[in-house]
Amino acid sequence: MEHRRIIKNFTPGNRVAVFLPIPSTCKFDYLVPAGLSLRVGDLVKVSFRGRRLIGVIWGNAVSNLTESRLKRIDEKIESLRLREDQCRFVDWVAEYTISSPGAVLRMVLNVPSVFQKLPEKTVFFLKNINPDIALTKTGLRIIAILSDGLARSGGQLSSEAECSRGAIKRLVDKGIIGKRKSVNCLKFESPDYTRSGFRLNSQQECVAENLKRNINQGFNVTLVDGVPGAGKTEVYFEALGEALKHNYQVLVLLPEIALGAQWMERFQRRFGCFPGQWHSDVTKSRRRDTWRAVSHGEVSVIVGARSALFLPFKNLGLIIVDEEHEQSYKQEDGVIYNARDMAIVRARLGNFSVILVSGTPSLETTINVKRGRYNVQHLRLRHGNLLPPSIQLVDLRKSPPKHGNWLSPVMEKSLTKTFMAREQAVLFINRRGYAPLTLCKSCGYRFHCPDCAAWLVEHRWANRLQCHYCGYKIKLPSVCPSCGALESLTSCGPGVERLAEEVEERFPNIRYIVATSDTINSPRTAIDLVRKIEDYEVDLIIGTQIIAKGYHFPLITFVGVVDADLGLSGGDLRAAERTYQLLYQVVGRAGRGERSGKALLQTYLPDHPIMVALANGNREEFLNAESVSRRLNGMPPFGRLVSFIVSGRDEQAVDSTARYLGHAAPQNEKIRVLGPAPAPISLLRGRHRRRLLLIASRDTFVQPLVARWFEGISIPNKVRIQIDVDPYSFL
DNA sequence: AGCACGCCGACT
DNA sequence: GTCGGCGTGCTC
Repeated sequence: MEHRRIIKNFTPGNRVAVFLPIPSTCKFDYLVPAGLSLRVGDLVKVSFRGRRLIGVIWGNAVSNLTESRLKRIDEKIESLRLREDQCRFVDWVAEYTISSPGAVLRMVLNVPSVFQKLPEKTVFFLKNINPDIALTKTGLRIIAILSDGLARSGGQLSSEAECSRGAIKRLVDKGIIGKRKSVNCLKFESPDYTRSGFRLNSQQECVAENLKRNINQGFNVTLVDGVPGAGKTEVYFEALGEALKHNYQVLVLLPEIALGAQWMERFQRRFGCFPGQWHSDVTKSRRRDTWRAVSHGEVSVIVGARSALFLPFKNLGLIIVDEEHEQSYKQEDGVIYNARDMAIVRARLGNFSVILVSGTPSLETTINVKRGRYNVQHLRLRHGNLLPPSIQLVDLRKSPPKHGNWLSPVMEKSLTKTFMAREQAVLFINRRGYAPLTLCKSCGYRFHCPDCAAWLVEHRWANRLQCHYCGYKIKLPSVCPSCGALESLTSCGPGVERLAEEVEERFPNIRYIVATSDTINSPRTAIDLVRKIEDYEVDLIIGTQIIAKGYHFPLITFVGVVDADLGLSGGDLRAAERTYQLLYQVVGRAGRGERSGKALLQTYLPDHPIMVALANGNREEFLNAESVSRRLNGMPPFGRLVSFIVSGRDEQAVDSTARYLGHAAPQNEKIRVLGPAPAPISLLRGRHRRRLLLIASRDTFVQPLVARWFEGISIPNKVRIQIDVDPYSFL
């Protein structure tokens, strides 16, 4: 389909709808004043109830108010605007996710002080060199630095020239250096796509060529399906370079961007500079500068978390979604959306390409490939023709660990062998803290969160009990709060800390590091972790899923999964798929360098299809089985789901609202509504939660259906309903 | 969002 | 009698 944009100009006297960043769902009409010509996406200042607000020109007027009741637009903000496809994207996301357009627009515009005048700073520059004036060594150094013609701030200059501020001032007084006010704005370097890339093997070369061919060809989606270590990043860098050659901006979405240090380095090696970044760790002023640079087209590559999708790109021409299957692409509060799916919508509206990248593509994507909606490119060879890791199951029923321990004898033996060979190992257990549950031996009391229906997790190293849902924490008590018994508290189940304890006992001379979101919580700690592993300062990494992400460590040759069954409990729709993906990714950490790798999975369910598929390296088989079971149950991607969480502090009000919604629910041969039922976490942060689930056939437009259902149902003030279209987890 | 209007309880 | 609680409604 051709996407021709209808550019309409609004001229003086026209009425236009202006979108304001307020929770109201309606647009407000204004008159275009004399001397202004406006387009959809222009940012304007308007008076609204005595306040001055920034709004966006959204389209034709929507009200039928008489002209005398309309106000005039005050002014247009020059140089910053949203593209029309961006505006349509906001509307589309709002409609699809059943949330207010205002909330979606806020994701685009809620950048601190982008619309304020940029703060001014004094900068110094080289004015004229007077040969009559003698210069000191320091003076010469300062001049040498400024001789590139660029201005620098006082602080920057004094640190670069290693001089005092006084030395700079003396040169200013002599008239050699000039001083002026300048807006302090971050400048981005341009990636150099003409540099020669990484050496690719013939298969990689072929995939890269295919990806490059799709750039600038309108909307298309390609999945790059490659085993871990096959060089997916290097390959999509070629497509990225091709998009830059066509003068496009490129967006790369990464899950867990805080751990993207290795990625940034690779980018820098390929393109000679760092890309723009967009994630929660970016400072306020850097966000402001990045937002403006994106809008002006002054930064060509942005690497970011899911929220980067809402940046006001001037000429976006490619989105790459790395680790496409990652569930962290799903935004779980506020406007609930899946960044991978919305990236595809963004590309369709903007008429450009998307590249999805994964070693374990999601079932949704796999099915879209089968249906012919997406292209697919395979990378089946590991770099340097390395063999995939050999995966063995450890049947915990036959080979159990000693009482109170978690590592089976087989696991211990493999670890010993790895350490003896002076290689590195990973122990994976997807549980933070010391133990997931603490109870009293004498009275049976269990510690639980006062605000959530969840156990408190023991964090022994921090001497605390902690709720992983709301962050509630207390000091680790020494007596039972219920019966007062001393020394009666016992920890049930393993966490990373407890595993570390066992490792210390069993391998006292081993250097290990624990990697969880508690210890790796900033780019700084992530870089440090990577360095320690690369420099062989540790023999063993004990970690949660944080270590499953696409790192590359040549010395790691063994991966032990302590509890492979952990993700399978709980009635989650995607539990199987997620467990498979996670384990596959973790196991893929083994043997990425010169040495081949080995992985052991401890399980009580060695006959489970997931375990069998992992051990045989047979992904197709697993996907087929999973696909058949989803089809039978009408589950995604063969059916549509919308989940509703009714929540509030007043349990009665929550209950009756949920029940009322259940009664009024549409039911026919294509639509079923299940519930209400208590949500899996029936109490969260002091709010009671009930869940309803709508299951519809794939051809159903669920949004208007939900709108009709909710029409005329009055929801009490204190009860909130969270609507999740295409839910991932049911917590 | 922010602000006005309005309808009920506990104060000088 | 009024001060102030916050539920409701409106803004072009």
